[in-house]
Amino acid sequence: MEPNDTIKTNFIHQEIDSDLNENKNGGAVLTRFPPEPNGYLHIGHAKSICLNFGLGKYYKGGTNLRFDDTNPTKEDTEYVDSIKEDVNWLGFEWNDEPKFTSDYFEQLYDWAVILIKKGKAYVDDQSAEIIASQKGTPTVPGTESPFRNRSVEENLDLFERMRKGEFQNGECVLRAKIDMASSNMHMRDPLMYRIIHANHHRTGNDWCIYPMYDYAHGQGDFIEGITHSICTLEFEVHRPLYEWFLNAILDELPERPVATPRQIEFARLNLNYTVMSKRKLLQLVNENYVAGWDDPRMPTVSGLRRRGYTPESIRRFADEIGIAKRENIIDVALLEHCIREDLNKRAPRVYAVLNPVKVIITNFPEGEVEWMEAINNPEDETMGSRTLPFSREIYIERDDFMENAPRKFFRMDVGREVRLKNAYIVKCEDIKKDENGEITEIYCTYDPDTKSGMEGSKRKVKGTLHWVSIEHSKQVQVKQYDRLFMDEAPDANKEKDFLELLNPDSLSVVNTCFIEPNYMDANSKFADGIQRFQFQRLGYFCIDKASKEDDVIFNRTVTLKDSWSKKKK
RNA sequence: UGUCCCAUGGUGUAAUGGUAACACACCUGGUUUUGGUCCAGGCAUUUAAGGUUCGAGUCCUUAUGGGACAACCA
Repeated sequence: MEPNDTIKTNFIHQEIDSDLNENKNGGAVLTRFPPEPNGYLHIGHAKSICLNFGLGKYYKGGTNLRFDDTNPTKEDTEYVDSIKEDVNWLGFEWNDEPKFTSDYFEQLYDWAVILIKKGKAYVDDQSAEIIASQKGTPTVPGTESPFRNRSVEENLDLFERMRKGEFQNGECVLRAKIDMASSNMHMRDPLMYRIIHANHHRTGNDWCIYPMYDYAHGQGDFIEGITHSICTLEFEVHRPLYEWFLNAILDELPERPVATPRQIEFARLNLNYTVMSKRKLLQLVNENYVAGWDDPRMPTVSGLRRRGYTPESIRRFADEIGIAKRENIIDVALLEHCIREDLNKRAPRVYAVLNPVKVIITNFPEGEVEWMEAINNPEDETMGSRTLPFSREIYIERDDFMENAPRKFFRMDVGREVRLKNAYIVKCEDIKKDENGEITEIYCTYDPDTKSGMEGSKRKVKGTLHWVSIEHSKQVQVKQYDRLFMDEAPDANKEKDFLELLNPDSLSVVNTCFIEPNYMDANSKFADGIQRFQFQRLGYFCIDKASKEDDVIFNRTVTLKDSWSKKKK
């Protein structure tokens, strides 16, 4: 599926259509994705990326990637690089070169000077605490700063000296002069600039004053010619300020430009059993609860990638969940559905046994090997087939044998026949146990007339098992992942810290996995270079990037749907 | 005791004043050399009360419930 093969209509489409009908912005549509480079992208960002790039493509204007880098203390090029990689991997390309808000610092400074000259901004010498206390509360109006009515000349001089570095962090700020009694807290003389003596990842030490988000974002949109500036719901109350700054600058332009941006908000993604806040994800990484930003249990784009998710499945998910203004909590089962659906069609099937028990086929000649043909993917015959070796001693899954099994158990038991997929029908004759009662060997006989494809193989037997030839199999490591949190809403739990809700069994490492020797011949071709497989009857797995030639590690992406284990409960 | 936003099945999303639909989840049954896939079916929905209208999930009013907003973060 190409990005946006399917377009679901949503309210933002309708808003854009209506702008287009009024011939706003000269008929242009340009969107942007504006992350702050202070962390890795997660599935919530992926929703926004699919939305913005989807709209950009649909309306043929494209999408800018802009790094909102106005806070040097939190930002880093490591994040810039990972964000670019993730956006590309998801299948999107931005217009031209990536943009940076820091590219606009000079322009923003010039506009701030204009606002000062018009009496719309002033330098405030008070501390953060005092300014905060003068803000009032949502129900009590604020009080005006004693510095609010400084002369234009004094403000100009002070602002210039702020830029020159004559003041320490926190000594003064530039504020917009709006309305300290506004019912919208953001309009109570918001800060435009603060002093930060720190190294910026791009501008180094060129600046020691940095614009705040509210002053920078809309202007950045305007400079780039963005027509629709789409963000999440919490910025709704910022919109009047977004428009105030924009209009204040537009008023000073010789003529009104053709395109002016408009902010539209939508509800962010929440997933159950998942934390999505950057702060918490950072904490999981820093305090080593996970192995890094790309730990396969993380909801980050890089984590999902390493887990084995495909870009197509994530785009499909974004499409499925839709866009609206209502708060939502999406069931992770939907994300799992999307990856199963994709991998079912595209992942080659191979044989691997995770928890082996030895089976000896007593009437199969010792030392003989028979090569069985196996279809790589029953959903896609163009993926071809390969051969796998069958011999006297094989492994099957320990769970596939049960002594004195109930009728509904369609697997192996003494005296019962089962089919070994792509091989023969076998009958269990006996078992051997150790002193603890644990089964060590299972003895079967096979029926030579029931090889797959033969007339005799048409006999109906209840169960079909996967298997590997012990002698030929390769041993690999498998990492099985479960949800990181046990609580359905780890972000919202008020009694317990989210760390207390971590699932202690979210990772289990299996070192006893035996896989057929020819699995690399099974035609696992994914555009991103990641090798993904279905381990027959078990789930979808991919080769971890830390694998070495003689030390292969598989990550379990997701299990197959399993109506049998549900039934057992 | 403010301002703003939101309210459709278990979860999401659609229906643009004219038959409340789609997906996921869950439950049956069928097919199957994966207890997968696939196929057929089932379950279950407009927060409430008024109003406008021939007709309201949709427009208006009120109520109720939920959310956002008082970082020198974005």
